[in-house]
Amino acid sequence: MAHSHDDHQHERPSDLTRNQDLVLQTLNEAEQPLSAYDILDRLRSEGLRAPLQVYRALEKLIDIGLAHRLESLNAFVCCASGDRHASTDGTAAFAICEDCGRVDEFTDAAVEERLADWAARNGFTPTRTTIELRGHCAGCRQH
Amino acid sequence: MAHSHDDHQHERPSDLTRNQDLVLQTLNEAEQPLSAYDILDRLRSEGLRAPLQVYRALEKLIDIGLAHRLESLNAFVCCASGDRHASTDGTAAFAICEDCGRVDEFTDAAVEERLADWAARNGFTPTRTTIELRGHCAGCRQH
DNA sequence: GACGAAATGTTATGACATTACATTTCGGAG
DNA sequence: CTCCGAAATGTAATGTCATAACATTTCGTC
Repeated sequence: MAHSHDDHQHERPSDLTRNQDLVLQTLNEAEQPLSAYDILDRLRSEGLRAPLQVYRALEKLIDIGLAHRLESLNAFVCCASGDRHASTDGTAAFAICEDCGRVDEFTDAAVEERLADWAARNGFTPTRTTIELRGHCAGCRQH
Repeated sequence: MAHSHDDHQHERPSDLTRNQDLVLQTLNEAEQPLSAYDILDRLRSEGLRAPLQVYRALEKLIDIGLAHRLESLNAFVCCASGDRHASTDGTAAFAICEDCGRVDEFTDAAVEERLADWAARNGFTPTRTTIELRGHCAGCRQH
């Protein structure tokens, strides 16, 4: 895999703006994915008032790889590693428990390779890949 | 009133109800994914009036494997094969062109196996899997 | 014909996301 | 330091997607 290291932006969480930082902290403290409105509700005490304030912060956090959007939930989580490189390099996959709400993020090189193969064979240029498993986690396995 | 009801064949799309059949036809005729409201607009001339009529039909069509929901678009497509067995068996993946809107459905046994492996190793029981590639198709590739 | 399951019709509401515009913050070039 | 532009912010209004709740009808089966 030939991945260039052309992005040497050493943006630290400390470069984040106030709103971005508040949103990231909220995601970090949450044990479940949060919708933008969930986040907004938790940040009203900090002065946030409108959905757009949250969406704009989320957009930036996702851009720099500190957060992910879960398409099948319309909700957001922070990146598992806390390291933005982990998510910019590879395609993250998510296992989402429908009982407890827990989300596990993982990557699988073989999966990425097979999808890249299909794309190459079909002349498709992917820009963003979503892989989400909905189901029941080990802890919630039951009846 | 075209209430044509076939005799005693139980395995054909003809067991679909009127609304289900209308929605399926609309998806078949479309060259792009349609939102539920897109579908509704195209079926007002047939008497449909409320979103729920469309959502209920879609739910059934997805259940029996004749249609798919694209999570990253909040939109729907008909199953590529037109054969309900194709989609109930495997996990479909989708390549979605952001320029022309075209969607290619495909499956990859190796991808499914790797995801199943991860699930097995982590005690996760998947019920539904979403794989969507956003990008640019061969026809829309630039320079 | 009676019954229950499924589908339907309709209204209202909830949940998620963006457009548009005015203003402020902040770092770099002159 | 001052000017400038890019980025971020604040706010209101609106647009888009989806479901709850309830009444009614259809249809297969007994």
